[in-house]
Amino acid sequence: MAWELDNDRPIYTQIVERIQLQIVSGIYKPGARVPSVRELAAIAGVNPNTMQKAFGELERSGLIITQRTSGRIVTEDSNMISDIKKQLAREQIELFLDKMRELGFEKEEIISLLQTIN
Amino acid sequence: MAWELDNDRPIYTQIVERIQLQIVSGIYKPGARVPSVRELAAIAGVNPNTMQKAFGELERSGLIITQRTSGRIVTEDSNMISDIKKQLAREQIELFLDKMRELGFEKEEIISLLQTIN
Amino acid sequence: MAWELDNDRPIYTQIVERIQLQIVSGIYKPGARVPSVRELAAIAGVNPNTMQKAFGELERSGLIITQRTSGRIVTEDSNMISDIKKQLAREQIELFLDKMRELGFEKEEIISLLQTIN
Amino acid sequence: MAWELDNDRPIYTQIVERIQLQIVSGIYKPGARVPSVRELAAIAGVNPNTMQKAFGELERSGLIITQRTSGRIVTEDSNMISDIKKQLAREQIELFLDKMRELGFEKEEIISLLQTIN
DNA sequence: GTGGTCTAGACCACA
DNA sequence: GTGGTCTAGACCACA
Repeated sequence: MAWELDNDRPIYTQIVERIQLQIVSGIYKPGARVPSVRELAAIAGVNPNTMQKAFGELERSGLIITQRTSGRIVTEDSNMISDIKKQLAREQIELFLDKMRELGFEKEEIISLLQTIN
Repeated sequence: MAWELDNDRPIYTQIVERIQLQIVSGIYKPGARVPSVRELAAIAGVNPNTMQKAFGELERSGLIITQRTSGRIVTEDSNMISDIKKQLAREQIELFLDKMRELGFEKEEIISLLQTIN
Repeated sequence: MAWELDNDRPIYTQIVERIQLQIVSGIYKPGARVPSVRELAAIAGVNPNTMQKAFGELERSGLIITQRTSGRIVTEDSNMISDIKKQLAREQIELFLDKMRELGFEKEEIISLLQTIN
Repeated sequence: MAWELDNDRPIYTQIVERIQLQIVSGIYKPGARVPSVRELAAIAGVNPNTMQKAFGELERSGLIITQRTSGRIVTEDSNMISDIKKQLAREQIELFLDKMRELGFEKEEIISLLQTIN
């Protein structure tokens, strides 16, 4: 299977997140055409229906626009894209801060650690 | 079951991490006595052998010291504790930075985001 | 195709309704000459026989009068026209009331809603 | 087939509308349990997946709430229900007014007709 | 070819 | 039993 998918969460959810990530990180540009459901299903190694369901989610959120018979494109609303990017970042940050606090670090320490590492 | 354990990784590994966390975060103080294997096994809802194996790991790393007849205590070497704490922190930080970079953020942005959030 | 026709009901029926509508709404005035069957068939994109059949219906109801050599005209009996108009309105109203009652509205509510909307 | 469904529009859409109607018209009360997906699928004579999809829509709109293993209930938010009821009414009214205006009626006439009929 | 819908049927987690 | 997910495969409208 081309895409690494785990069995803990629904496959379509993982696909949604993956494509979301590709959009917010600029791999799929605003307005760019997205491969067809069947194509992506073949690449990911999942059933076309599962890919379809993932796209349904992406469309409901507005990130992807369906063009009836000519496929789908990424939204051209770059504000929306950057909002979602911020939202995803916020989630990562909260998760990270929680774990670090569990380890016994205060926010200031965390920031100074970040500045020294890497 | 008292402790939340998943089935993806060995249970004893998860227990090791959990106790490690309790030590580095100061829930178990340096030199403090640790509950017996049987007691902890009962609390965690695992087989005493599994808990035993976890303690073997913790002893090998030096975090836990066995005292012949009087049970086990947390090491009094607080440098070791703080080293492990730093090590665990470093792992979290790397994971976090990887995810944020995948989202398309540079380190400077990440730090300034951290400062504004929470 | 110039006229929007669906495949669920006979085409000639749909044409009858359409021309009826044009007459009662005053697009074709009483006494006015109606385009020829062939002309209308071409415009509507249907077979002249189908249009012919539609006109048969309209004549039987008296809305359209054939004048031997000079084509067809809309009846000059404006009472008949207004009766048919009322009949069509009544049908629409019943359909509407049924749907609104299905939604759980009483007639009084419906009327006051109509007065506030639009 | 128990439920009258036409082939012009997606079956799941028709099911959504039907259940919506049953909720806003008070056949399914706020907080009441809704039959299971399988049960309703059997009653309606459709595939359980189709019914599932319809419920997905109803849940996204908030009308139906899923309770993990014990089925689904109608929302207890009666304001939401009445909002949707108003919305559905508004749609019916607009459709009706359009048709009546096509017939050549003004709003005042329509209202007085409504008052005399039925 | 492309998206969309639907069926039949399997399997899973949860309680 | 209940909701949820997934696959395999068919068929449709649109252009």
